[in-house]
Amino acid sequence: MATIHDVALRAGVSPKTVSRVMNDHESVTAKTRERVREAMRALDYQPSTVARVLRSQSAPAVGILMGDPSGGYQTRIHHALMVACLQNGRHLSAELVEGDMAGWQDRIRAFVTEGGVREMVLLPPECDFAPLKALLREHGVRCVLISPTSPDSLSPSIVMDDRAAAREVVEHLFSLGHERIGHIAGHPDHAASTLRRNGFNEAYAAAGKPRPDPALIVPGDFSFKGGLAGAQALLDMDDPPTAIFAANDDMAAATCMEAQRRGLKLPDDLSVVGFDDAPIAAAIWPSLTTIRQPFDQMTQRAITALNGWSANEALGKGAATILTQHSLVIRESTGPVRAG
Amino acid sequence: MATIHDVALRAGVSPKTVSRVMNDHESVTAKTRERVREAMRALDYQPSTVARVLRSQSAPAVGILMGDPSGGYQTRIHHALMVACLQNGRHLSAELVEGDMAGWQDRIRAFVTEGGVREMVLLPPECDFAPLKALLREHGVRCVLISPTSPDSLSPSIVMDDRAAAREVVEHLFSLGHERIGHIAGHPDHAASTLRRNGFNEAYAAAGKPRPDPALIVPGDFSFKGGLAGAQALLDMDDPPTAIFAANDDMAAATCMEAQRRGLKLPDDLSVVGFDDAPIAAAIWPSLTTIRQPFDQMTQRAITALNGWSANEALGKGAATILTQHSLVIRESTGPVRAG
DNA sequence: GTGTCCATTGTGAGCGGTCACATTTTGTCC
DNA sequence: GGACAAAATGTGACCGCTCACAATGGACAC
Repeated sequence: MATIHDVALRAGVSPKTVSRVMNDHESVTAKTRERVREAMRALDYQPSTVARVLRSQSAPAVGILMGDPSGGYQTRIHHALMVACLQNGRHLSAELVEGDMAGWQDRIRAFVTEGGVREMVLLPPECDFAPLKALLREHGVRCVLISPTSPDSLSPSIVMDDRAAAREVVEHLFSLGHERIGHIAGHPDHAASTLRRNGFNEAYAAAGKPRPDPALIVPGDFSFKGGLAGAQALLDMDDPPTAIFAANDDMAAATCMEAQRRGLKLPDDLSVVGFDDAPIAAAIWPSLTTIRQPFDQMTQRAITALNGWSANEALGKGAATILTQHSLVIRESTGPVRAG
Repeated sequence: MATIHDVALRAGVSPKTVSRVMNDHESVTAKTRERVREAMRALDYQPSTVARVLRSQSAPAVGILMGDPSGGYQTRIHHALMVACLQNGRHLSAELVEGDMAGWQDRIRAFVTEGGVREMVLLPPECDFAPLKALLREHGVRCVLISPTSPDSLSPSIVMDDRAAAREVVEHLFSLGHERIGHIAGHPDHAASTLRRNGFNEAYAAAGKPRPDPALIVPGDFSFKGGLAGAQALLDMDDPPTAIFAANDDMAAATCMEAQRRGLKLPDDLSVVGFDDAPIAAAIWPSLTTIRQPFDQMTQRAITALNGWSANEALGKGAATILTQHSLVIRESTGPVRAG
């Protein structure tokens, strides 16, 4: 493995100049720069991240905290973040945080100081955990929040417009002729649940229709089981809805299952819409119409925010809220309302 | 942050002695050792991994390569591995490997040299990719293989007994009175598919029953859609099976869905068994009887193998095959065969 | 006492970079 | 051509730790 010295020797300059070239320092002659570049190429030189971290006390890594991945959400963000890091020449460093958070402070401290992590991406629910954010700030770690319940005045947030997305879902159903639309709400602790329900209601108002029957909104908890219960409640009604909008894909899948169990044909007898575009949405039959959370874009924006942090700081409080663009993915689970 | 010098100063010894204490070197007086330990405690000393890596050119991290996580398998191993690393005072370093593997050699090389990774855990399908293993060996990286198609003569493998597990599934169904059992096979490219099908057949032989009707074994591909097709084929038969054993949980879930769509009551009219104990197995209704892959144990063993590598080397070729213990998880999707 | 030996401890260098600062070059103007 | 500032480059130290080797001490035999 070639070191900076080898490169310097070959280019006939000092190591420091090589360092300057690597870090895009301004004051290097174009000629020298090219000579150094050439030497790097010739020696297939790869600067040692470790040495750099040791000296400069900061790594080019983006940290992320992970818990149990069974929900799927974290995993997808994690994957998207790895891709984003890769594209930005960064490295992703993950630390486990779950269950009994006993001694979590020490764990985080070690993660940050040992790994030299100076920047982190925080996911729900950690992105709303004030003590954690305070600890990180204390250690000079810059954070970007993904879908926090409420924006933070010190860290930029990457969010999607859950309310608008829910409205789009309902408008899509309206366009198919559905009037009685059921909604299985999300877990009451999640801010997104409220936003999605509000969007559901707003769509009626925006279309100049009367407020939907409150009985058509049933509670849920984002789980398959919760979705099953919600679907049962809705389909047991005397005047059941012709379409059901579940606050996430797991519950929507459960709804499909329950409907098929009752002998309903999808989407003829019932249209179902989910939210998230989780793997299950494309896997099951009928595949789910759903809202695609733009994970790629979210993580890309997160890295961009981190990259341009200094600019952000100059820009103001650094508390920007970055909105990402979701999209309605229409698949097989929605169709025109049955005539009659 | 306290450094080794601070500790040395406080303990009244040289930094080297502190280093010796940290690395459990033999030749340090008990008294000195205790004094150093005390100083470490007093200063809340955390040795710098970065410095250690730089100097000793090897990190205490275990590497893993990750691709698209949508299958769920990687994610679960990843999580289990993080837990295992945590318990063993190690750190997990993940690198993305997927899609167009153009330039994968450089990526891997960088991962290994930059990160100082000297040990890796290889998952399917990478664990069977010879060029990758050769490259890693070339760089002195020690590997542990998880569920490889065929064992490697140079790296220990952690496997589970797919065949025995499949046998247990069938025996469980036998014990419930099922005689006509369908099997939806896995993706033909996966070794596990064959093993599970063989186990399925073996169970009949072991029970002294005639070889099962070949028509009862239908092809699959581990996907939900493939499971749907397989279930349809089986349930469309003139003399349909009373139980279906799918080679993984996704296909089992699809089978449940298809059966319920046809108005069958589970498990009264049809018993269904999956394989893997994926999150979906516990999520759906009825929850799936399935084989639990012992991920915790597998990853724990992997780390143990890595920890005791030198011992292994002395022991022979280092090509141990470590068998882990699966278990049959009986849930709601299986029940006694319907009388008559 | 003093020479030998071994166990325990210390010394200085260096891993591969970057930092603050010193030094050299270069260009500009009179 | 010489004075001068500004730009370009080089110098050594140092980040925190571990390495090879040297040095210290005490126990023991003579």
